[in-house]
Amino acid sequence: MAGSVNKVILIGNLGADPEVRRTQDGRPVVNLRIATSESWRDRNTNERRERTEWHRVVIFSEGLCRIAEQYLKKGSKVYLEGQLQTREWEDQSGQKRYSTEVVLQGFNSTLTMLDGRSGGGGGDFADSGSGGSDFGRSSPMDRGGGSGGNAPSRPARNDFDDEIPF
Amino acid sequence: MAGSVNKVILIGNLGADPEVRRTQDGRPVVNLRIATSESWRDRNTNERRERTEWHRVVIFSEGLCRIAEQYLKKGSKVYLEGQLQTREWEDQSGQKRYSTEVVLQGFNSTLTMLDGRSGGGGGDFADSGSGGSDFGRSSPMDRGGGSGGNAPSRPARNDFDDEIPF
Amino acid sequence: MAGSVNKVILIGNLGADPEVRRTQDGRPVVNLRIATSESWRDRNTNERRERTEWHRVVIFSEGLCRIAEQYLKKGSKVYLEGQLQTREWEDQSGQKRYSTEVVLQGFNSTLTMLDGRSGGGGGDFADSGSGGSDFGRSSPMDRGGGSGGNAPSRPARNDFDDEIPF
Amino acid sequence: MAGSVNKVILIGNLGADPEVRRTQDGRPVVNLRIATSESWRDRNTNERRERTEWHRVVIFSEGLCRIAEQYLKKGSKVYLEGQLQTREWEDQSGQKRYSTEVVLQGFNSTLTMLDGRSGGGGGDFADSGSGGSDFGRSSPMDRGGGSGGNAPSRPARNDFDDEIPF
DNA sequence: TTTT
DNA sequence: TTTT
Repeated sequence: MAGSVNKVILIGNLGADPEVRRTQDGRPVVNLRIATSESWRDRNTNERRERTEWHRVVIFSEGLCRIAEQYLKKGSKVYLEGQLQTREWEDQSGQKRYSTEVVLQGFNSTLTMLDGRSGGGGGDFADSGSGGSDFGRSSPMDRGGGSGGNAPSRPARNDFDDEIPF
Repeated sequence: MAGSVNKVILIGNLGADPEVRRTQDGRPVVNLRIATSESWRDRNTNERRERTEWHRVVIFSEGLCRIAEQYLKKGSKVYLEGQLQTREWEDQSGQKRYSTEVVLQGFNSTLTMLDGRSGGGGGDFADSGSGGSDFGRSSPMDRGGGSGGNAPSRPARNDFDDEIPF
Repeated sequence: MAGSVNKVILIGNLGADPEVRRTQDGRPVVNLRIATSESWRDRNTNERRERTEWHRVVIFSEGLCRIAEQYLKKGSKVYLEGQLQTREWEDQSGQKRYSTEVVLQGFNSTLTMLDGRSGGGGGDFADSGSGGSDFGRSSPMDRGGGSGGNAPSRPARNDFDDEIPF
Repeated sequence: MAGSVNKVILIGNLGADPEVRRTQDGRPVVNLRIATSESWRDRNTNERRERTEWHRVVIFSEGLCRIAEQYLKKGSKVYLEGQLQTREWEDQSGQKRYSTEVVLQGFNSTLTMLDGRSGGGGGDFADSGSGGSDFGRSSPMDRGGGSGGNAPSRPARNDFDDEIPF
């Protein structure tokens, strides 16, 4: 369908350490459980109330899997963008069941750590996809030259800085 | 949890006319089925492939219910913002089941028609919430004076146009 | 124009304490300077590079102004949703100049603190708009009954939990 | 800065045909002028009011440039995701000026046509980046195998359909 | 300068 | 079940 958008944006905390699996051909898949929560004051009772929502997140993007494995753990706060997908599966009794997940895969998926607990390298993953193996994060300066590795020097955006804006 | 975000953005088409119900105390609830779809060319076979995803959307916001009822029908294209919620329910055999829905309720929910097929009044719903009954759409100039109906004239943003920006 | 969307989502840090002003009729206006930053490894030189972008944020929503005043300071990390607006103004020599700002005003604007440095009450502002004076944050359970203060008890979403999903 | 997000989402109409230029080394750059508009009823006068906002959009992503060139024209309605960038330039009198633009470049940028007036091939651009030259749109099934052209057959997401969800 |  |  022309002109479709399917986007989920979450900021929340991991309810457990990331769960890492591998496909038969060796690619990683990471599952996360993320909690988002809202609180408000009830208009009638004036009590404070809170509601927590749990989300199933599945990461197929290799670069983002790497981030998840290396930096995230139970309690980590993350920002992510993915898309909604509902999967059909069969329970033990052979009945059809459905599971809706937030899938991070391909372009337009993002995963960013929002707290500093990684200990590790910093928490800025802008080049996590270096080596060209992942679209989830590429150089912000990349303009799609795409020659893939041995690209000639490419002038940055500032090329245009000497022009009067259109 | 401080600092949570739970947001879904969809652009898609209604697979059926909106389904309108009422709560016991008379408030409207509208259910939508929305299809989003992606297509791409398979890298190996070079065939064109397509994947359609179906979303359950539930509208509690009164103003947005009104829009849905009045303007949307099977095939309509919409833009919406809501949040993910997973509901527990019991099937006939008493087993627990889960249904994940995109809920439009309260602030930060939006519903906008993107095609002109409404026949109706236009498709611009910016004041659909007028009368103050809905937060999903209020005046874009509203700055929260909130005196609710008989507000004194409020100067627009241009108040500040005579100042040098900070 | 039917079907327009104008939305900005930022996660970044304040470059300075919030700047609070008042309009002639006493409403607050808060200006923020927010930095977002990306880093990546240059494909040619293999050096780490970083680019910081500075954003002008203007808050008209009263509830969100209150949050900014009470909890934010230089260095705070925030999540916000607003919209782009370009303002015309005149410099000292009478020339027209333009300033593009991210405006938080009315429905569909949000401001959430992402770090705990507030010392203060927590950083969850879901009811900051309580008293009904702000649309930026209302009860997540609000369905627009809108009777504004003395609302009768309203059943929560769970009304529908006993139904089989549509 | 770890954990930054800089995202703009617009749905609006082109005020003029796309303006196409080329960099010195031959890469395309497309400029768009996009109008977004809100309308609402004034609470005091009860008059209908409208405010239009004009946005400067600059596309560096090659695949998205191609889409803009081929399918968009004055009046076209588009959905886009990009990021805010403010550029410094000098006017004729040598004074510093600033221009804030919505930049579509690299990962996490999107451009989708929302009306059917293209006449052309359809308006679904999911594979516009095929050939691997653009990150703006890649296969939704892409999981970053990234072998770039002669990839072996890669099992789709359904690999996991035979598993009970985690 | 778009659109409704 | 939509749309292109």
